[in-house]
Amino acid sequence: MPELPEVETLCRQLQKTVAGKKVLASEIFDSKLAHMENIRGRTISAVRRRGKTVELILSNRHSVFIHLRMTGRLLWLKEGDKPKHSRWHMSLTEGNVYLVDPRRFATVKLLPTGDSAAGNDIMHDFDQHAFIAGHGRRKVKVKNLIMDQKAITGIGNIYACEILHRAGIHPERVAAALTKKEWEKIFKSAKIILTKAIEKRGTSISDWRDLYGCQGENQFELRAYGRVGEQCGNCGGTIVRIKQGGRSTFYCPVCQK
DNA sequence: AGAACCGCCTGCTTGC
DNA sequence: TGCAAGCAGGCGGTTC
Repeated sequence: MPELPEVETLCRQLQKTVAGKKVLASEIFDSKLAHMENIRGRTISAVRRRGKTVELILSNRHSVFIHLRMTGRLLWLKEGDKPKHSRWHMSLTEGNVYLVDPRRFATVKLLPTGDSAAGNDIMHDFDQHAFIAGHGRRKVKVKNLIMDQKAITGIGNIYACEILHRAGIHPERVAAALTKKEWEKIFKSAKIILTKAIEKRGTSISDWRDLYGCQGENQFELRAYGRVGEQCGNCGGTIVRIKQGGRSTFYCPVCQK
């Protein structure tokens, strides 16, 4: 599922491939997206990431905000047939961008540029002190908190597990019980894990593919997520899996305190 | 108010 | 083999 590294990968590729190009046609294939305006005739001036959202900045002070949710993908095709599960499509001067999404959770919106709140992005403008002041006394479990997009943007289930594993923090700890040092460890781990995942162009555990349909390589870097029953690379303990709020959490009960 | 839970969706895996 | 149930989970909305 696309989290920060996957969306960052897409945005960088889109910036190279579609920025400066004119939209010749746009087309909706799914009635759930019927509200989406036709952006024919607009030019994409730039592409940037907002948390897990792709923002295509148009030349008319509006942006297309694409959120891929679980199974959404953006695919660049020079020619050929519409891929299966296509839900929306843009035709550009040298090719096409398809929004492909089997489970139909993805959203596409046209809003004035700058309307979507920025901030709290661990890779850009994250304010540790503000985070601790604002959330450090909450009673939520730390894993749920770092996946809360209002607190920090970009972290989903896979990277939350990896970050806490690297930081040596038990996912069921309550936020209020963490020390400042432990928070700093989490933020530092988050930067390392996410930077690496961007370098590896994302985690292709199930259906993640980049703009050109290629798999990422970060699945080979995972040390906790999906590794139940395997040995922990830090301490030799055994990775276990629990449920937190309906989601699977993977961690090492020996070295995550 | 803050935390937990539900529903949206469909393809794939598991079990009988 | 075939069918049904279970599972995956981000996020907005609802409930506790």
